[in-house]
Amino acid sequence: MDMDKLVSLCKRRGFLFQSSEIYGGLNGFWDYGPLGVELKRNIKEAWWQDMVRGHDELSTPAGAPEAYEMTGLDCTIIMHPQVWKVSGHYDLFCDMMVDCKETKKRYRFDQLRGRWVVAKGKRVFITTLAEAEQETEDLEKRALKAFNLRGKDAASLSWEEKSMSLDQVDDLANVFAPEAKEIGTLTEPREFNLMFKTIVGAMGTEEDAAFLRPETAQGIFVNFKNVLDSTRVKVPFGIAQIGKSFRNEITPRNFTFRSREFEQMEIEFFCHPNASRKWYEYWRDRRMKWYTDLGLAGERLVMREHAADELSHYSVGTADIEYAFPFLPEGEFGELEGIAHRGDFDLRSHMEGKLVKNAEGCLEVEMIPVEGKPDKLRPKHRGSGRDLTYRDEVTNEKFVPHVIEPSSGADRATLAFLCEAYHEDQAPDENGELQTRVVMRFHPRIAPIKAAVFPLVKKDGLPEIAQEIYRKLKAKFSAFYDEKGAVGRRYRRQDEAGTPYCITVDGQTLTDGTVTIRDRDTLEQWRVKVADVVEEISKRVM
RNA sequence: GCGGGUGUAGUUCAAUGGUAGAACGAAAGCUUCCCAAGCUUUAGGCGAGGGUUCGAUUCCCUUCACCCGCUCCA
Repeated sequence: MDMDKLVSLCKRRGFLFQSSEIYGGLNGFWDYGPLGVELKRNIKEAWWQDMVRGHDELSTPAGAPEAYEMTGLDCTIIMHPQVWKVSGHYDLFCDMMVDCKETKKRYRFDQLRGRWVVAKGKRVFITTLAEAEQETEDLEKRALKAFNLRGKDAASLSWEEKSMSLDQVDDLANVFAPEAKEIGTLTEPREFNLMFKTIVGAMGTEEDAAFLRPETAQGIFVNFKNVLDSTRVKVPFGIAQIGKSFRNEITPRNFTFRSREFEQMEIEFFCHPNASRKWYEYWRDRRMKWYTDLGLAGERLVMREHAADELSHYSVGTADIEYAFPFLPEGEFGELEGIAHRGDFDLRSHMEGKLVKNAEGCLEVEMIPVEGKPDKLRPKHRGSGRDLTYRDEVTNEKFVPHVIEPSSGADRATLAFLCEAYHEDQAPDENGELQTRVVMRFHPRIAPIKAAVFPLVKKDGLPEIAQEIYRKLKAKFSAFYDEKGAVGRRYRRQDEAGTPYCITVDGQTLTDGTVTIRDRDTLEQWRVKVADVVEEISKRVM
């Protein structure tokens, strides 16, 4: 499928527009038009219905270890800044970076390591990307390169002290970048704000800085105790939330795939540590099935389990549900949803403070020296100090629940459904000649318009009958009325909008009270009584 | 962020240093008993800013956006 065709159809028919288009657009921001908002809303509502509202907590779903409860939440986009410091986003999202003017590479200012060396009367800071074991070897190799020396001249290199990170170096003009051929090619360190910063309070100063959330998940964790105290839910249970998140993507690209303002559909599922692996597997399979049930059924949808070395530091398992978007190279997939086993990382963080992995591979609170007293340590980012442990009222066991996080992108799902739906096929025109037809084959549940109603011709009282049917349909779901032009043209317009059914009032309606229903995909038509139309359509689109 | 490319009507595309055209689409009307091209009429455009010039959509600069590659990706 040609992505350009889909993009222009989205614009032409009102699925997606560029944000602020009349001012030239804004990179990484997209608006949903009249059809797009219906599509996206249907996707979000299907998710909420299937995950939360329609969930049966009295019986054990297929594949689940036991019955469980589901509940919802809607929290603010701006939260206490400490939330992001403790979660790790603050440190990770506010990096200082340096660029190499020669190689166009970019490096984390605090992660690039190197060592001062003197040779030929010049003092240069040699940097390396090598792992710790190869660091000494690579530094020597790079130093020889910097001074244009041969291997046998290694003895003329006079190394200082030991290696250090680049952020302890004041003079970048004498730094030899990792892959450069010349000295002093690095720019001054620049801050990259991957979180959107804002000010709370009219007199806002830097102390009033706050952030737009980069994920909805943290709002669930910080409300964990509130939900427990207010709802009588018992572990295992899940809290679901749909909402906007914001990330200052370095390179927004590929239509809405990587947007700076986007919407997430997230579940944080809390369970006993002993059962967490089974729950992880349940949610992984359950979420995959959700997409296939809604029509992402082809080979373009895949589940990919992360390899051990790919996992976040706190995770014991992560799977991505990925889609082969047409704008990606052949064989590549883009992430729609990540299902992560997060252990007790999040709840523990909000109790104790920002966690990091220690030498033994265990999570512990990150400590830094107290200012003025270098031998005294304090937590880098302090937690809430609240007790977020859970007590099982039957066994009386106290534990920090483990978390399974199915985190889905609503805009990415919408884009995948759009890509999957786009089809061109051949349909006969009135002369019986085959013409190319563009049809959006949405699953009826997510189709923006469920049914369109036409009088075959605009006379003989047909419009009046059609309008009456239209009103009855509209009372239950989105429907569309059209009496203009040739009926074939009206069918084709609905095909492009992805409307699954078209109802046509014709001459026969006047004599036997039946109308035709036309199927978008098969073009087949059958007759039903006017009185049965609403039920006939309802059972097919719900 | 870097390099290359592209910006003309809702869409797809022309042309031009001197009044910007087409097709499809849209709207109104006629026609029409089932799958877009039967007729009539109408509306609508040079991404933005600056410069050169008597005059710029065209040449130059800046900027914004999109596409491709690199970079990045919680």
